[in-house]
Amino acid sequence: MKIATWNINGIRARIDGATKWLADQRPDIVCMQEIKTPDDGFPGLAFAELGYNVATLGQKSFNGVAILSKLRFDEIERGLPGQGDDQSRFIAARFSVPGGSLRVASIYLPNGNPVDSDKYPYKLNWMAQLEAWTAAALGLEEPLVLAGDYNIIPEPTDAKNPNEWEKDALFQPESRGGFRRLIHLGLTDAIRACHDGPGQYTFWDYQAGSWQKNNGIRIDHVLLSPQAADRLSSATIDKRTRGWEKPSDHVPVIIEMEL
DNA sequence: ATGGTAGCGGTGCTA
Repeated sequence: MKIATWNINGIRARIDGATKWLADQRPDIVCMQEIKTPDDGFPGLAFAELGYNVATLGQKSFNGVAILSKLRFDEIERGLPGQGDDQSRFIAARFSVPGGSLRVASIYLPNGNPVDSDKYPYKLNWMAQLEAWTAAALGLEEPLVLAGDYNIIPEPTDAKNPNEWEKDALFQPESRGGFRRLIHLGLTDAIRACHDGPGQYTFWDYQAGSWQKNNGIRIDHVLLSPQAADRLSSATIDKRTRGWEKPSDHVPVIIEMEL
């Protein structure tokens, strides 16, 4: 079972790269973020031709999340409980797998910048709601995969130049503390588990030659329940896509599980 | 210290 997450930064601008990548990697399930379109603008046909079922929680211009799956959707949950529906940032699905259920959530956690605006408390509140949802989901004691753009740099080793991020919402103590609270519920950070060390970046800004200088950060994460972590066989960051024509500023993170 | 790029949508916001 191959599960991926990719902040696509506008699916309509990225459809060629996205279909090329899917045909190459053939993941079973893909979590997407920042599709930046309402549901009816999502290019479902292009993905259906590649054998994928599609569930979206879209939004005009901003945000928007989706799950693509070769497996049939048994259940779809749109929106994070306790949040309004003005920002589309959470969609979760349940699938039938041998021996029971698999749950997968596609998460687009708020950016939170600037820190002195109301966007920052919105981010922290959103994280608290995600923590509550996750605690309840973990109670089911099933394989659970929380994948997406968390907009959090967990540790200094997750940035090429951590000092550049000191005043940024992505690296504030409260943001990082919220991420640790999530982990301490019993989740495993798949990339950390498979590649402990610096340089595992998933995002390079479009500006100031960040990609050319490898000035990246790790903010796209795949977190696993114990039942999912026990089956984890690999976790990889597919950096190749950042060098493609018209790239997203994020690259895919892919895990493989023995399911 | 500033400005550097990209998507959406048709201007300025978000990142």
